[in-house]
Amino acid sequence: MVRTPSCDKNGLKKGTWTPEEDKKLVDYVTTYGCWNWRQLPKHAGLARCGKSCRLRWINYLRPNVRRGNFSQEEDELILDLHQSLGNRWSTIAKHLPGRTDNEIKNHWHSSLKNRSTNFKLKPAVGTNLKTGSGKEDKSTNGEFNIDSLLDSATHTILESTPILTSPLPSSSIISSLSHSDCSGINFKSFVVEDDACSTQLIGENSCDFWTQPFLQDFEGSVNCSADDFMNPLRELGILYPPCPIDDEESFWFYGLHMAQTDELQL
DNA sequence: AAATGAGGCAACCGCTGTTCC
DNA sequence: AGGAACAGCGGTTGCCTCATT
Repeated sequence: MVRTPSCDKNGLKKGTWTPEEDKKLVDYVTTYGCWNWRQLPKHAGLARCGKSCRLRWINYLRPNVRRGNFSQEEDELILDLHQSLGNRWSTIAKHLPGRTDNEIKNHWHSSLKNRSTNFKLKPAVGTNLKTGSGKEDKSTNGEFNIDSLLDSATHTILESTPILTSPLPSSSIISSLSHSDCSGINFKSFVVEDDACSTQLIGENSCDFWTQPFLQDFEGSVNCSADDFMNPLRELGILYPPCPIDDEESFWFYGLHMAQTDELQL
């Protein structure tokens, strides 16, 4: 589980992340975003490679990461998706909100692989994922229809829990942030805009699913303020990092990134 | 109580895809 | 067009925990 800390030939630290390192990374990403993973550790005061920071953020520190045991529903969905997609863990992960590809991959190898040999796709499940009925969802030629399954699978998870999402950031922002691994957090909104976290119930907009598990942490209150997110972090002493920009080149890239973010929000 | 082996999982490695110049 | 830089992905490793002997 935990690797012995060591340094590589460039003096960059490897192995287990310490709480201090976690705090630095969370500090930085929540405030400035991940505008460049390679530059990030330098500005965040971390002796890590960008890759390591990215992985740590995605798999562990990102606010919407769901931890804990996999439900039966999730297991069946993973088995379903793996049967059709193979080892495309990131694609599978997209249909399990809050779960990371790494976590699913580990879970597969540790728990599900043995089950998969006996797993028969539709007959084993016994019900149509989307409708919950016993009807089989067949394509016209009787073969498996991946689009149908993905659609159904997404509905299965999304319909199983009340879904909260934020009107801000927009789907385009989410898309942009997801693409750069800032999934689930609009750092500017959380830092600057008090009403950025107000939520609403939505239907089937899977574009927003990265935000859902995170916001579900606030379930019970349909509306939440940025403080709902900020206060726990403040208690940990997070969110007040020093200004990261100390050289002209990085300042330019950072400025460009922020300008692009502004453009997306307009 | 100590030794051992299996399972679980965080993290690393290296390859591939994408974007930019 | 092609090379460099970067991000993303999947395979693999290595250490810890816990059950078993």
